[in-house]
Amino acid sequence: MTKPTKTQANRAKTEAGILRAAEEVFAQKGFAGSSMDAVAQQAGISKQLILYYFPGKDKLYQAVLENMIDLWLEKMQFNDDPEASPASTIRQYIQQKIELSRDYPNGSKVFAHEIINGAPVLKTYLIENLKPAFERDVKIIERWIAAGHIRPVDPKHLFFTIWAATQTYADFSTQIQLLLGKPSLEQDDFNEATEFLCNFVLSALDAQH
Amino acid sequence: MTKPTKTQANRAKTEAGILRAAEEVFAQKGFAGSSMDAVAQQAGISKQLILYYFPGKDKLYQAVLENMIDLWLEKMQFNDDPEASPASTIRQYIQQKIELSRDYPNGSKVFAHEIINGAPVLKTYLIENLKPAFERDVKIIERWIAAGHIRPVDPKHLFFTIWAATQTYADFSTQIQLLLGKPSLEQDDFNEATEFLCNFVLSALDAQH
DNA sequence: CATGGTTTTTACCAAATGGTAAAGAAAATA
DNA sequence: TATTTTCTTTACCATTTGGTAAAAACCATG
Repeated sequence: MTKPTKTQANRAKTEAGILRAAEEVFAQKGFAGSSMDAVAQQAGISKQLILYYFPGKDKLYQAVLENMIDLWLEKMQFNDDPEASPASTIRQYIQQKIELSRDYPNGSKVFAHEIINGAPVLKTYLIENLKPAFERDVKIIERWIAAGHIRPVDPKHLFFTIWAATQTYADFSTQIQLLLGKPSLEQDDFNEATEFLCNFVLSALDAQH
Repeated sequence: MTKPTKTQANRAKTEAGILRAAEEVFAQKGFAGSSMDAVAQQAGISKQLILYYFPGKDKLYQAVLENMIDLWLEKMQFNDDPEASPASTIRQYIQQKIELSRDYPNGSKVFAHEIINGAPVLKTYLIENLKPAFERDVKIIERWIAAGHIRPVDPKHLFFTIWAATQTYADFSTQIQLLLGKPSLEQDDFNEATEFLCNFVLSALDAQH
């Protein structure tokens, strides 16, 4: 090995800390509204150290996005099990999407900012990666409909609705907390959300069986 | 009258122009990410003129919020017609919410930014105005359920889902456009969305009749 | 411990930011 | 027309911003 292990580990830890801090800050204010100093303060280090690891605010932002985008887009796609029934496929899908909102709320908010902003960084990536998967999954649903397994609905809008409904527990958690009168969303709330959404969607599709 | 009409009218027009420009800019970048210069450029006037009409960035932002919040919160509540059936009440509700996304996408995005950011400005207002209305509407749905008019679901999460699903056509329009392969969302798209969502929700609630 | 590389801090800097002050233009009133 | 009030622009200014340069501290190895 050319480089000492201890140093490498430290480097990785610092980088991870910066990325976590950056995600937190970008989640709240978006790219334009976040300052390198704010990220530095959140990470407990100096701004210049961030620039040592990530040569520029753009690069830091891209690193944050890259750090989450694969996991993110993966969870926006059906699990590829042709044996599974529509009901269990959708149920698992919703469940995983809610888990994502629960476990990575900051990632969700960074993504939301990026999209609201017109996806200046992710646009190409979304066209090349999300769109084909989306079209594939739309076809799967169309096949279910053709086979009479679920009620006929517009598959595209079905996805838009499921995405919106699941991500709202991350992006709009403030509003939900306010209305539920809770200082934060707990496991119970996510369980309730999952149960509601699964039953709701499966009822709408008449796919419980 | 102490002030001349012509001047008043001009003043109102300038103010409205500033508010429209500010809404556009805040919609894209949020409060922290927007500069007074950007708003000025969007409005085609000088930054100092904005400061003449709105003495500070905070005040401008608050004015933008105040300009939309009443209409906004109104559309988040059921129309108060005790005669109407659950089906028609919900159908009208969804339709109006989609119309709001279509007609005021910038307002929707400003609202989204504010909530993602933790509702620093609107928090009190939401607690005092949205929350009571929310709880009232939750009770209405509970009554429908008790009367056997709709399937039993958690009314709170039902609202969260409907809000998310309708607002996504404003906030996440970029993503939807990308996936639909369209440069912008047209009337047809909103019609499709409305039809899908009405049928979807009413099917889930078994409330078509 | 001395050397060479890596990591972190300290000093800066030019541009952008929110905001003030004052001057100039336009309009209303006397 | 003269004067007062309202509107708009032009000059500035202190602070914050993203970023560079270089010095200092740290660390593994000869």
